[in-house]
Amino acid sequence: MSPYDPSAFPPFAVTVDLVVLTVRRHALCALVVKRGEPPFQGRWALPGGFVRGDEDLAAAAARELAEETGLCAHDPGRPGVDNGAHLEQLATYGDPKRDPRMRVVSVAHLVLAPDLPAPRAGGDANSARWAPVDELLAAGDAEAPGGLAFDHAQILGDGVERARSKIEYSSLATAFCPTEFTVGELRRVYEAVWGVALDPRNFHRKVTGTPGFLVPAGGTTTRQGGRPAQLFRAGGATLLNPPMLRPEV
Amino acid sequence: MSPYDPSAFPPFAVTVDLVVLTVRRHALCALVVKRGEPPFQGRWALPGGFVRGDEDLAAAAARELAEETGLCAHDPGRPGVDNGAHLEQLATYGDPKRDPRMRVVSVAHLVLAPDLPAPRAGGDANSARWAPVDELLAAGDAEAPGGLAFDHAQILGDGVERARSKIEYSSLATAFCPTEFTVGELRRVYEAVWGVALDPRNFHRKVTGTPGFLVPAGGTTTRQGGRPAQLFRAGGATLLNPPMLRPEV
DNA sequence: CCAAAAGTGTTAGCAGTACACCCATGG
DNA sequence: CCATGGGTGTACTGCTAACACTTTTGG
Repeated sequence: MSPYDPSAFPPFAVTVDLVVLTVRRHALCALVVKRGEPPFQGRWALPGGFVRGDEDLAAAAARELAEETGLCAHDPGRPGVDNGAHLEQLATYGDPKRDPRMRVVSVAHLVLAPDLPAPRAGGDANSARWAPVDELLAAGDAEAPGGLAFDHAQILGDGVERARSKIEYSSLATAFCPTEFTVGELRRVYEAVWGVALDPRNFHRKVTGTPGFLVPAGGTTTRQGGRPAQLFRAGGATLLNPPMLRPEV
Repeated sequence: MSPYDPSAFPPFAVTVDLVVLTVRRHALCALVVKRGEPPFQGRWALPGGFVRGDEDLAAAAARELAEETGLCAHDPGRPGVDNGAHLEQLATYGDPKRDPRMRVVSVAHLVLAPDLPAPRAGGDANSARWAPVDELLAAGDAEAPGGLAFDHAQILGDGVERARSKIEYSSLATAFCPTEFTVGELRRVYEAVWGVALDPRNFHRKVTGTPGFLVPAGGTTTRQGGRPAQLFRAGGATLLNPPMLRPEV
């Protein structure tokens, strides 16, 4: 009963699926692509693809992300290019029946990205879109007519929940913002991800008072109207202490 | 570029590895087994094995756990038997070089178990043991002479870190205790997992004051010496609000 | 001037820390 | 009687929620 007998093992396909989240028009949105072939032809699904034979899981996720969006992800585990997007492993889904054709184990990854000009799916313009996660999750799973393909509704739900909890105790919310942003813009990110309203005064005090969370970028902007707001960049801190508190309600 | 072309995919082996943690003699310990064959013959490794062709990932982890320890795990996702042990997916490790023989993707799972009489490894008595995680992690990775095989030091470290953070905001620490336990025993679990000393008075107030964390079991015990202590069972609550606070230092 | 958004000040209340103190048992 | 661990009371402190108020722009 050796745990590793390389001669006899069942054949698996291993894929990566991506939950790519961004905040657009004050709503948390996910990237979905339209399937061009069965099963679930014409249905929306999470972007993803096979892991290559000589490729690490995180590398496969970063490659798929670049192919689908042009984004260059920053993997905290692999210091290198950082174009603002955050990438981390989410969970692995391996129900024997999750793909009707064969045994596919999918390692889902979570990507948090700033608002992008427009999605591009390998040149095919209208086969990819940003959709509010509320709509996607309300549409149900693959059993429902308009639901996401495969178990992608489950994966998306897990990714959204991860994002909602992680911005509480980490500085990850800044990954949804452009390089320079205002406190108000950061607050609208929290409000969109959590779906709540936050007190602007207390929020301002809290984020500017947490050491390492934000560093002043020097300028100001009035792009939100009203009094000019200071511009900030993400600071070096990754863990927030004390954490941001999500209102109960 | 379909993300799912079942005709051409690289062949992967998929395994589950288990980080089984318990608290013994005031120390956080992990279950390790001695490898009987190359590579890393004679080295200690995490228990694990291949996922069968028709088996879910969680089912494979529960099966391996039962084979190695006789424990019947409770998977929150699959309501059923609950013998105290907690099982959850940890993370997936897929470096192309993590197994020198072939491409193996391992879905690691985390198990939190109460202190057990003795480990049993499929009848082979001295090929499995509980080892303090401090010793295992101090021994280094597979490059070091006494380190765990493969990337299991990394996996163990991730599992320990997960356990340390999860007992902050969930009631999972009770998974380390027998069915009935005292507040002092629960406190010693926190102290062992975090490696800190906690104020017994404040701890008592905190856990008994958090609704749903503990329910009185009725009796008392003096097995720790001193004044008899009330016995409790784990309550229904899974998330603690407010959380337990891990001292900084 | 008015609306809108950015910031600052103030207060009440709550939760955590530290520690004095009492309780109930075994030896 | 004393050591040991269980359990309660209390003062102090820091964080948060709530909200009044001032600042600086655009229209």
